[in-house]
Amino acid sequence: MRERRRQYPFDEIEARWQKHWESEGTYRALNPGDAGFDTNKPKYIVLDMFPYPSGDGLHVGHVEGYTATDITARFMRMRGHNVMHPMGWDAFGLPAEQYAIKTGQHPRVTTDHNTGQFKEQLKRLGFSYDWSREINTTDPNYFKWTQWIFLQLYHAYVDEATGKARPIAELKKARLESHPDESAEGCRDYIDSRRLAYVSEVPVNWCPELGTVLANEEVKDGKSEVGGFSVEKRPMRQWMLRITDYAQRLIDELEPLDWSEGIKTMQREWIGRSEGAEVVFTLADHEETLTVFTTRPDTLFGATYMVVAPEHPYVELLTTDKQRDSVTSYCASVANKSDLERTELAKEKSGVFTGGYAVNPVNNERIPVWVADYVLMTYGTGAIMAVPAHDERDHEFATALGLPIIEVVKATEGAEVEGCFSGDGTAVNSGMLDGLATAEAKTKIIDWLGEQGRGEKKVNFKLRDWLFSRQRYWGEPFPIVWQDGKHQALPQSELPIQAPEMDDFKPTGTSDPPLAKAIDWVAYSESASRETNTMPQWAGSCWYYLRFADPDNESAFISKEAEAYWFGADDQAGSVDLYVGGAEHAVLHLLYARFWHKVLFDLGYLSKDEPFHRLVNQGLILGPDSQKMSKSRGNVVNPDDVIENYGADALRLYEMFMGPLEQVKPWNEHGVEGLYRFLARVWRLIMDQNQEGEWQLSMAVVDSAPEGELHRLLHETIKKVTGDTEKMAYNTAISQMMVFVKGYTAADKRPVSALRDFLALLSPYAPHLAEELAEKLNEAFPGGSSDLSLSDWPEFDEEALSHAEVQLVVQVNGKLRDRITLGVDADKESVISKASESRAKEFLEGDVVKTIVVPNKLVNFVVRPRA
RNA sequence: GCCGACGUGGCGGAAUUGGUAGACGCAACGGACUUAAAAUCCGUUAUUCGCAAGAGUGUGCGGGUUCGAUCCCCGCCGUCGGUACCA
Repeated sequence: MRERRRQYPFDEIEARWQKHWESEGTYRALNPGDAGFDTNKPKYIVLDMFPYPSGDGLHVGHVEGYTATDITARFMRMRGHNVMHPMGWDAFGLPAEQYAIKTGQHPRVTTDHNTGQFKEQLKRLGFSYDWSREINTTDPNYFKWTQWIFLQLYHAYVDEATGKARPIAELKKARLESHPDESAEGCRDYIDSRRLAYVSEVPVNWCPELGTVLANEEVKDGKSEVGGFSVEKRPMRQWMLRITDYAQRLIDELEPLDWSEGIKTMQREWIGRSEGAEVVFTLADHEETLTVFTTRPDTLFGATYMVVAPEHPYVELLTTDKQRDSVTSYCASVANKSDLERTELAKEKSGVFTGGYAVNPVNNERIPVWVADYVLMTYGTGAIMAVPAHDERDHEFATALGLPIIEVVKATEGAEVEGCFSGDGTAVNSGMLDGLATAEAKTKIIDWLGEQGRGEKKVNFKLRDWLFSRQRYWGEPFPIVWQDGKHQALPQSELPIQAPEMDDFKPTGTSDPPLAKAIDWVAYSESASRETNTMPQWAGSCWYYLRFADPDNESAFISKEAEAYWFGADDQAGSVDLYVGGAEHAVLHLLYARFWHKVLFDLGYLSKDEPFHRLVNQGLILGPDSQKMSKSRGNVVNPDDVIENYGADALRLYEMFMGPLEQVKPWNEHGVEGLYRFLARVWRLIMDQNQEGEWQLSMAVVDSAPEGELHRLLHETIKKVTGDTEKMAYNTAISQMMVFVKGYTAADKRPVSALRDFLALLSPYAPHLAEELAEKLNEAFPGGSSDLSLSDWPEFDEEALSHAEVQLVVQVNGKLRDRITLGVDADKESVISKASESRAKEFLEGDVVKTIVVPNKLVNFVVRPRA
C-alpha cells in the first residue's frame, strides 16, 4: 500500500485545511460579551466525554465518538447555531502515577507529553474543536475550582423539608436557636454530621495492590475495576459525599432526559429504590430492640428466625456464653474473607446461632437470632426477619440449617410453584391478614404496626454514600487542615491547594497516602496539618463541561452570563444538547456529575437541575477478529496508520459507515478502502487529470442548473442526508451520498450548483475534501461562499421529489406476482383494472373475495379457489 | 438468577404508524483498458429447481393475529452488555 499512488492528494489537502482552520480560528465559539457575538443565534453544545490522555495515544474507538460529535457540530453550525464543541483532558489518574513510581519521572511530565500527542492526533483528524476552550483537570487554574466545589459541598447540607442543598450556616443558626444550651462541641458534631462532605470511619474497599481505597462503583465482582486486583474491607477514616440524600431526585429527574431507556434503567437499578417497612422486634432477654427492613411485611407471621450481619453492633449483646466461641470464630472468619470470597464463591450459606431470641410482634413468639454473612451490614438495618417460605435466600439458609418453614402466602390459583414462592398471592396462617391479597396485607400490617408503635413504612436505597478520598499523589489535594482532631476548611482565598513537589511517589505501605511523606508541606501551621488524601479521578470530570463555557475565568468557576447563555438558554431538561461517550460510564461518571450539578443548582449557581439533555453511547469497535481490541491480542488498529494510507476523511467516513453509532461492530481492513475509493470518485467527479498527469477542473462541470433526474437526485439526497444527519444515522446518509455520486458521475454535464450543494452535505463528514473541492469550484465559477463549513446547509424542494408515475406491486393472496406502472394517485378502479390485466391474471382463477388497494403502493387480490 | 439490547446473504449493514426483503459498502467471480500488473470502469452475486421464461423457499426456532408479518402477540433458543445474597 505504501508504494501505491494516491488516488487523490489527500495528504496535501488535509494538511492545508487543518492549518487554515487553525490560523483563521474558524471554529471559535463566541461567548456573550465577545466582539461579534450574535444574540440571534441559538446555542448548541456538542460534547465528547473528554479522554484520559494515556501513553498509547488515540485509538479507533475515540475516533468513532469524536467523529460523530464533529459531524453534528459542523451540521448544527451550518444550520445557524452558535456551536460550542470543546475538548480537554481528564489528566489526573493512575497510569501517570504508576509510571512515576517506576521511573521517577514526574507525572506532570508524562501528562504533558501525552496530552500533546493526543492533541496532535485529534488535529490530524480535522475535528472542529474550539481549542481556545481547552481545559486540563491537572491545571491549577482548573482544579482550583474543583476544590472550590468541594468547599461548597463541605459548607452545605440537605434540607429535609425541600430536599435541596442549602448553606450549612443556615443550619447552624437554626441549631443555635433550637438548642441554646448545647455545648460548642456538641453543636459542631451535629453540624459535621449533616455536611454533604463529611468524614466517616467505615469499612471501605481497600486495594493493597493499588495502595488506595476505592468507591463501591469502582469495585466489580470483588475486584478493582482498574487492574482487576483483589479488594478487602478495612475500616478507615475517609471523606464521603452524601449522594444518598439525592437518591430520589437522581431517579425522578432522570425521567425527562433524552437518554436511552437502557442507561436510565441502569442508573435506576444502581440507585435501587425499594419500598417496604421497618419492623421493631423486642429481644427476649434484653431491653434493646432489633429493627429490620423488609419489603414483605405481609409475611411477618412466617418469620421463623432472624439474622444479623456479622458486623452488627448487637452481635455481642445477643450472643450467650454457650454460643460465644462459635459466634466469635464465625465473625472472625468472615472478617478475613475478601468480598469475592464472601459473595462470588460462597455458594453455600453459612451462619451460627447467637443463642439470643427476639419476639415476633404479631404473635409474641420467640424466634432465634442467627448471625450469617448473607446479611449485609451496609444495607437496610443490617438485620432481617427471615421468612424461609417466601424468600429464596432465607429458604436456602433454613433448609441448610434445619430451621422451620411456615407458609403464609398462597400462590394465586393455577400457578404451580416449585420450592419457595416469593411472588404475590393471598395471605394464610396469618391471623388478621388471612385471605387478603399481598398488596392489601402489606397496607394492613403496616397500619397495625404503626398503631402499636412497632414499625412504619420505609423506603430504602441500594446507593451508598460516595467514598471520595484516595491515597494518591496525582490528584487534587483537599482544601482541608486538621487541628485537635477536627477538620477545618481552608478559605477560598488559599485556593488552589497544590501538591508539593516530590521525587518519591511510592505508596507508603500503610494506609497513609504518599503526601504524608512531604512533612514540610503537611505542616500547615504549628498546630494544624494538611489533609493528605487526594480526590478521586471522578472529581475533575464531574464538572468539566461547565468550565468549557468560561475556561479562563479566574474569579468564578463560570460567569453568570456564560452560565445563563450556554446552560440555561432554553427550556429542555438538561443543559448539554448532545453528549457522546462510552457506555462504561453509565453509572459512575454520569451519576457523580448529575449529583454535583444538582448541588450547584440548589445553591443557586446553575440554571438547570440536570447537566446532560441528550446522551448517546457509542458502541465498541472490535478488532478484525471480532474480539475486543487489546495489545495482548495484537488486534489493535492504529488510526495514525489508517490516516497515513487513506487520509483522515476516509477514516472518519469509514467509522461512520460501519453501522449505527450505538452498535458494537468489528473493524474490517478492506472497509476503509471502500470509503477511500468513494472519496476518490468524489474528487474525480470534479477533477480530471491532464496529459501531464496534473489535476485540473473537469470539463464536465458546467454553470447551469440541474434538470430532470439529476435535479430530483439532488433533492432526494439533500432530504435524506439532512434527515439522517439529524438522527445521527450517519451510515445511511453516506450511502445516499454514494448514490448521488454514482448518478452525477454518469452525467457528462455536471451542474456546478448541484455540486456545491453536494459538497455542503459532504462537508461535516469529509471536511477537508469538501472544502478543497468547493474552493476549486469557486476559482472557476465565482459566487460560492468562501468557507464551506460556515456556509448555509442546503434546503430541499419537496416539489422536486415528485414523480409523475409510480410503480405498484400486484399481489395475489399476499404473494408478489407482478409490478405495474401508473400515474400518481390513480383512482381505485383504474388501478384494479390494470392490475387484473397484469401477469397476475393467471393466478386469479377462482373467486376474488376481496381486493385491497394501498394508494401508490400495491394491490392485493384475495382469491378463494373454486371448489 | 434478574435487567437491557440484539439475532436479516460469504461479511458490515439497509428497509418497520404491518405493504416490492437484502439499499450502500466489502469480499468473490466474469469482462474492458494494459506488453503485464496496479489503479479505474462495466457486469454478476440470498437460496433451490430450470437452457430459459418462470416457479418454490427464505429475516434464529415453534405457534398466533392479519388480505399481507423482518416489523405486532405468545412460547423457546442463542449472542452481547449490565448486575449479582440489597431482605
